[in-house]
Amino acid sequence: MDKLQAEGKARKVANGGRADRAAQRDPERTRASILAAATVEFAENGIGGARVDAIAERAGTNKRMLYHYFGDKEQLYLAVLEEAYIGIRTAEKSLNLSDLTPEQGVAELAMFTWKYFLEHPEFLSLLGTENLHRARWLRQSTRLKELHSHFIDKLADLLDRGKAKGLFRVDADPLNVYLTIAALGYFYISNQHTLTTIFGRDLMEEASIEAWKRHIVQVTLASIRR
Amino acid sequence: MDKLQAEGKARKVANGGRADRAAQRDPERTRASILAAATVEFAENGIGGARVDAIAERAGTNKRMLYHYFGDKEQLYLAVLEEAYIGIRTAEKSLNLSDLTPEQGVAELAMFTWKYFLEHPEFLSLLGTENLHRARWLRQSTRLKELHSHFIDKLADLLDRGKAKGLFRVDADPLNVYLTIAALGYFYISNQHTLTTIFGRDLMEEASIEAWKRHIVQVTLASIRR
DNA sequence: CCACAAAGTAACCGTTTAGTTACTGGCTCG
DNA sequence: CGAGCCAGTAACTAAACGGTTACTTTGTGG
Repeated sequence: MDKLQAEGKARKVANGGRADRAAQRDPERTRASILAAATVEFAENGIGGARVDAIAERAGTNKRMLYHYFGDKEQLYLAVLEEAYIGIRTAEKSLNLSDLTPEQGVAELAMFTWKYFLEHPEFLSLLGTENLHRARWLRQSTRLKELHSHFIDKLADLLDRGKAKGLFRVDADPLNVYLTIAALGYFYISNQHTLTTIFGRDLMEEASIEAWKRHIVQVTLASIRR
Repeated sequence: MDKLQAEGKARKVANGGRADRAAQRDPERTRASILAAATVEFAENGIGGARVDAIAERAGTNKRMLYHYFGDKEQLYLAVLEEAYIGIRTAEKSLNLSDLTPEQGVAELAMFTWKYFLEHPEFLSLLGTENLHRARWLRQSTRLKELHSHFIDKLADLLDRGKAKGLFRVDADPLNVYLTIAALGYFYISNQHTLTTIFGRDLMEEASIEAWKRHIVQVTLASIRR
C-alpha cells in the first residue's frame, strides 16, 4: 500500500475561481457552501443527473469534504430537500393574516405562495424530483414529517370567518383551496419551458407574471365565494 | 483482434421472461417494444436516471438493437417524447364539442384533460423531465413543433359562443382557461406523492379523484362566468 | 438455392462515476 | 508548547455506464 507518500502536492489547481474563503478553515462555511452548491446541482439535474464532482467544484472544495459532512450523495440530497422545506416553512410563518378580511386574507396567502414559488424555482424543481421518486426521501425524513405547514390552519380560519359572514360557500374546503393556489402557481412556473415552446409566448415576462398572479387570486376567490 | 469467434453463443439467458415474440424476427415489433420500455424507464427515472441496459432488458432485446433503431440514448428519449405528444394530440382530436352549450363544452374539455392526465401519468412525468431540461428536446424537434394542440382554438370558440350569449366574461382568455385546467390536473397528479406524505391523506382514492374532477370543472367555470 | 441484406446476439471497450485512501496543515487545550 | 484531532487536498479504485465490435441467424429475390 501507500506507494506515493512522498509525492503529495502535485498539481495545485489554482482554485478554479469558485468560493474564495476568508479563513482557510471554516467548517460552517464549507458545509454551507456544499449545501448551496448541491441545491443548484440537484435542482438543475435531478438526482440521477447530479454529479458529485460538479457539486464539490461548485462549492470550491473537493469530494472528500462532501462525504465528510454529508455521508453520501443521497444523504446530501436529503439535506438539500430538508433545507428547502425549512425555507418555505420559515417564510410561511412570517405571514400574518389575522388582521385582514377573509377575502383579503385568502388573496394575500395566494400572492405569498405565488411570490415564493417565483423566487424559489429550485424548490419547485426539488419537489418535481422528489415526486418522480414517489417522495422516497421526504417519507424517509423524520425531520420533515415533524415540520408541517400552518397554511391549512390559516386557511381554515379565514374560510370559517368568511362563512360566518356569509361571504364564502359553506362547503369551501381549506385543502382544496390550498391545492388550487399551489397548482396554479406550480404548473405555470415549473412547466414554463414546454408551455413557452408550444404556445410560442414567453410566460415569464413581467406583465404575464403579474397577470397570472391576479388570475390566481381571482380564480381562488371565485371558487369559494357564494 | 477477434479472439473468440469460435465461442459465440455462450449463455442463452433463458429469455428473462419479458416480451415473448411470435416471430423471431420482427423489426416493427422490436422497435415498438424498445419504445414502450424506454417510455417506462424515462418516465420512472428521468433522463439522467434512465439506464440503457435496463431499457434493453425491459424490451426483451439487447442494447445493439436500441442503438440500431434509435441512434443513441438522447434520440431514443426524443422518440419517446414525440410519441407521448402524438398520443395526447390524437386523443384531443377525438373530442367534439361543437354540439354542446358553451358551459358543457368547457366542462367536457376540462374533464377530458383530467381523464387523460390520470390515465397517462408517464406523459406528465416526461413533461416534468422535459421542463427540468428547459424543453431542450421539445425545442429541438421539428416534428413536435408542427404538431400543435387544437385545444386553444376549441376553447376560443366555446368562449366566443358563451360571450355572445352573455354567459361568460368578455375578458375570458382561452390560454388562461387552458392553463387553469391543465395546472389543476397536472399538479394534483404529478405531486401526489409529496402531497399525500405531507397532508397524510391519500389523494388517489376513487372518491378524492372524482371530487377533484368536479372541483376543476367548478373552478374553471366560476372563473369565466359573468 | 444461394447470395446478400437486414435482424439479432453477446462480449468487449473507454470513460465517467460514486466513493476511498493516504496523506498534509493548522487550531486548541492540557 | 506539543500532541492530538479535525479540516482539507489530491490521487486512486472498482463498478457502472453508454456505446461499439465482431460475429451469427434468418428471411427473400434473382
